Amino acid sequence: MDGVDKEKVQRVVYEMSKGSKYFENEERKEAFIRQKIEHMRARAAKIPAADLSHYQKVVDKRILELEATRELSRIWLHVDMDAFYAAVETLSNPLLKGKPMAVGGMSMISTANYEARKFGVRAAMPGFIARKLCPELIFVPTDFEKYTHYSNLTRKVFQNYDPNFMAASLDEAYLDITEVCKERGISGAEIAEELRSRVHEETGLTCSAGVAPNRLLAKVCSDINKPNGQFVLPNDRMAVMTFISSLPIRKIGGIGKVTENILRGVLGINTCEEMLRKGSFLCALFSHSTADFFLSVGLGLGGTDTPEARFRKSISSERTFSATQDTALLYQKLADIAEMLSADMQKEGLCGRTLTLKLKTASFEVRTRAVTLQKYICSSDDILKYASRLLKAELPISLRLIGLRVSHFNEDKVGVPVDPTQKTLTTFLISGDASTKIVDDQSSFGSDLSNLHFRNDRETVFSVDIHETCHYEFGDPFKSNPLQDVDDNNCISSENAWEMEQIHELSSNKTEAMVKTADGVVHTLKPSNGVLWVSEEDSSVQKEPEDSNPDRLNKEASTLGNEEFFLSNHIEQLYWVNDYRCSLCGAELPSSFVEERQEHSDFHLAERLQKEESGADSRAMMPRQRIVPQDHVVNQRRRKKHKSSPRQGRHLPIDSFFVKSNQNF
DNA sequence: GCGGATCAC
DNA sequence: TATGGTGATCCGC
Repeated sequence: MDGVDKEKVQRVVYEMSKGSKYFENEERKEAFIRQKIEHMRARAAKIPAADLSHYQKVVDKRILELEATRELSRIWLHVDMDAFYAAVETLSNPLLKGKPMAVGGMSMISTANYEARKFGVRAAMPGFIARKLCPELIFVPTDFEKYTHYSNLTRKVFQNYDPNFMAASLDEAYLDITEVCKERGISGAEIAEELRSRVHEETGLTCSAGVAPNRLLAKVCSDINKPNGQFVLPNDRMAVMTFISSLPIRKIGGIGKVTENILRGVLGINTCEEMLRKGSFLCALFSHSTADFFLSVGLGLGGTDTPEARFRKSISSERTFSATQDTALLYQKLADIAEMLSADMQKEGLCGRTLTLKLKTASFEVRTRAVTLQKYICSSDDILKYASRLLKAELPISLRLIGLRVSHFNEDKVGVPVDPTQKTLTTFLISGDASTKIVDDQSSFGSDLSNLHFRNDRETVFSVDIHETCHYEFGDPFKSNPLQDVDDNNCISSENAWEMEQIHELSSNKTEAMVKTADGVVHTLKPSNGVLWVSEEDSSVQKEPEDSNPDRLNKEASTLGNEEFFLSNHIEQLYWVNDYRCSLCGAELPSSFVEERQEHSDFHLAERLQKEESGADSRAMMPRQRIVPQDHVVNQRRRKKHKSSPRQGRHLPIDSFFVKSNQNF
């Protein structure tokens, strides 16, 4: 930015940071990266010429392949609100206008207005340094409800241009404006102008836009004339290549500080074009997928597909506090986090079987410790129980942060959210009314990526066809079959009566099939709404030792049994004969050997999974299998590794309707 | 599957 | 006085 004395800013930041634990850790990290760069440089220097020429051939071929996927027929627009949180705060308090202001607190700033930026104040800068740079700086605490409200207003505008627009965060979105350009016979630039002024009319906020043939480029473009400006990159291969040739790699989404340093330090790469020139080295030094990504960046490709709906894969909660090594205090913090996480999970109707403990030591070193359980958990008691074991192994330790994350969800869409406001989304989706409040809890700076998708995902249980009217779904309705979610949903969350009623209802269904499993237990299968459910008719299956503990035999006990029962295939179900002998291999482990039993059952689980994977698809016979007409989409789960996912054969002649050329080229 | 790391916002 | 929280992904075991 103009008028910023970068040197002075750097000096202040250094003076304020120097000697702190944070700073020391940063130095350690930097030293480590320097070492890594040195190592890679040595490797690069030792690559035999023969290998390099081989890699060059590979690269040439790959570039041709990538080039063939170039898509110039779509027009993408990336909208980015200008200093969003700060702008919203100014809107609600006009006295702030014209004054340097930052949203956040003394320890961290999430964004600053343009007046503050002139002083070098930036997002992700600690407040006390910002205040040093700009003593007049006004601090305003974050208010996500407010930002969400304004975000929804902007999204209502976006919707008029692309009903399937992709919200990237509260203040950013990607729109495919190909159709609207065609229909109205106007250019992307004109659409961008109009959209921006409509956003301003609706919200009083300004935004910047980038128009380009793909999302990767559109994102870069929206940054060029910020704030309150736009930049259009025409759908012309030459224009793209010219644009890319001088573009610093750091501008590309996905290339951060470290990658930039590595590419520059090892191969002297500064611009995207140099990615192509050093292609053979990239292939030699990086993994296939990373090299592929770099090459496509060099070609200016990325983000022309219409991605599948995205599903949340984890949920977490973490807190920073003043560093302590007081074990009792640490356990208390852990309990608090477990409580918060559990509450969030229940709001979202989620259960998961992998629990990850995150620790940040007083010296800023980050550690994670994870455990994958056989059962799905969501109660704070369960979370705390396993989290405590993980923490215990790290003691004694001095910590400044504790976090917990749960992943490996059971994708249990049976769980209706406990929070009744959640239902408004269903209403919203069906009515298509974007003015309805969508995001009801917004408690982070930037975790809202596709918030909506997560919600949609969960809600689909109630109305399996709402994806037709779901404006925020990322993808093709045929690819994102919501029923698929039910696929692995054998964990019946115990948390509310509604679910139990559903289970009960299913149990009374007339058409049912009996299945006798290897352990001799008979279960009934009951189809309902085209989905086959398993119900437990016989509870002779032993619960996990922990759950035989009287402490656990509360309201959850009966269904916790279900969870474990459901989650494994009935065939080969492990239980402890007479509470000491493994039903599968005869190994003997008394119930007090809790950890050993867990390990043991993990072993059998792994064994079984291996068998499942290698063997013919015997799953078709198993009760877990969902039986619905839409089965052909079950495979939706595979994920692409990178950004470019071109559609073969859809390559169209350049510039079919894009007439406006950009004078900058 | 785990743990460390990077990245985005 | 003081350097965040949430989520995704990748790599190398």
